[in-house]
Amino acid sequence: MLELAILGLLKDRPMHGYQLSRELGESLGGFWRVSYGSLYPTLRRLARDGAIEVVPGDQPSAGRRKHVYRITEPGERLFLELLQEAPHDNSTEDTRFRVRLAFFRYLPPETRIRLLERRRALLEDRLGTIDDSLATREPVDDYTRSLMEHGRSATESDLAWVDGLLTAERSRTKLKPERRALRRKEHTS
Amino acid sequence: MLELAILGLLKDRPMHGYQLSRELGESLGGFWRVSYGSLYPTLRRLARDGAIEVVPGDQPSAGRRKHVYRITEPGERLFLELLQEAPHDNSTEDTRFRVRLAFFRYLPPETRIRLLERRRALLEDRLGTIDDSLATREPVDDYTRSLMEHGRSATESDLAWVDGLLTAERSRTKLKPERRALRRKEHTS
DNA sequence: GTTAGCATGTAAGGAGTTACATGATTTT
DNA sequence: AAAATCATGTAACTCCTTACATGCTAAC
Repeated sequence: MLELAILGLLKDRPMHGYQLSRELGESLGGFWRVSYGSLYPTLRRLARDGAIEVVPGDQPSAGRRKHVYRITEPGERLFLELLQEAPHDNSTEDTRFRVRLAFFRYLPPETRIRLLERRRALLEDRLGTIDDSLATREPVDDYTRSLMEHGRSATESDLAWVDGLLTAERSRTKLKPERRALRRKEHTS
Repeated sequence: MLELAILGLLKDRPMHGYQLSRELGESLGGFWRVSYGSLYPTLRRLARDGAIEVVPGDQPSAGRRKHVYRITEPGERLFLELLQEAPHDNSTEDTRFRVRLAFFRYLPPETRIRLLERRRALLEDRLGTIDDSLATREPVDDYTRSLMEHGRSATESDLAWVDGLLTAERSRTKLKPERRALRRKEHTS
């Protein structure tokens, strides 16, 4: 997941590790914060494997040891692979989906729809599990019940959100498949 | 986190591994599902350390190798320690809080309030991070913006929920501290 | 010139995962 | 008697964390 996030951010512009760490925290809205103990080793590994490289001639002063990285061609391919990767464990999938969505602009519409539908199925499944629990196991205590009910409404809200994204995506691809570059930007400020 | 969940479930009644796995999935409403590859080794470790023990004489047929575990006295103490443990990483803290809340009934009201307030602070902090991101970084794409806005409203909903739990907790402790056992049950069905 | 923040890194370890392997019991 | 599900377990691995350590640069 970290590799995906690094490559995605570097696709936008070259950065060094410390910058990446801050961007990660901001762009995900505080839902995921990486430690330097995993960030720097991952950067080195990506550089060793040729997915990223140090931008040459970026040293303003002599003794400064700041490594500005940029993504390479093989890195771009790796990025697209990671972005479409099938879901792993259920526990980190929520964060994983957020990271993916943050880079949705780099995917073709069909792939976006496929990923959104996969997410939708997961949420539907979760909703079913919650409803089963609420229906069958009657003598739960107040805290567990509150937990389930809140989990249910949160999941429903997620589902409605994903449905909105799906609808927007489908109307865009169906109506104007030939002039997708012209899609409007709604924010004016 | 898995140790906490196992001990908490066994506090209710003795169970074997397979049952624990199912209860875990249900009681958390599909938000967390453990693999057997982590469940069984953890059970053995807890048994080795004396926090749980195999219930004697639970073998219905001869060759059945089903291990029913129950919690021990040291296990009860470990459970309470784990339940109050300070938060670790930000990434798993959401699930962690859900697990804690599922066992809130075993905590005294003051501790419950302390944990709820800690959770509240985390959510407030997250909300601030999101608002900062929305305010400063203007040229975000539509997906990232939608991600942030949905994240914001989800966090606000979480916050309102926690506030509700806090209010209920406080009114219960303040008004009737001497007859807490009599608190009403609101569900009729 | 010292404090605060920027910037990079390593070592050890935690907490889970997947993939595999096995056998008992129940259902069809 | 075959298939599904119950039930337990191991080995190798992934991905991330904490704690520590270092040095540069800007601000007061």
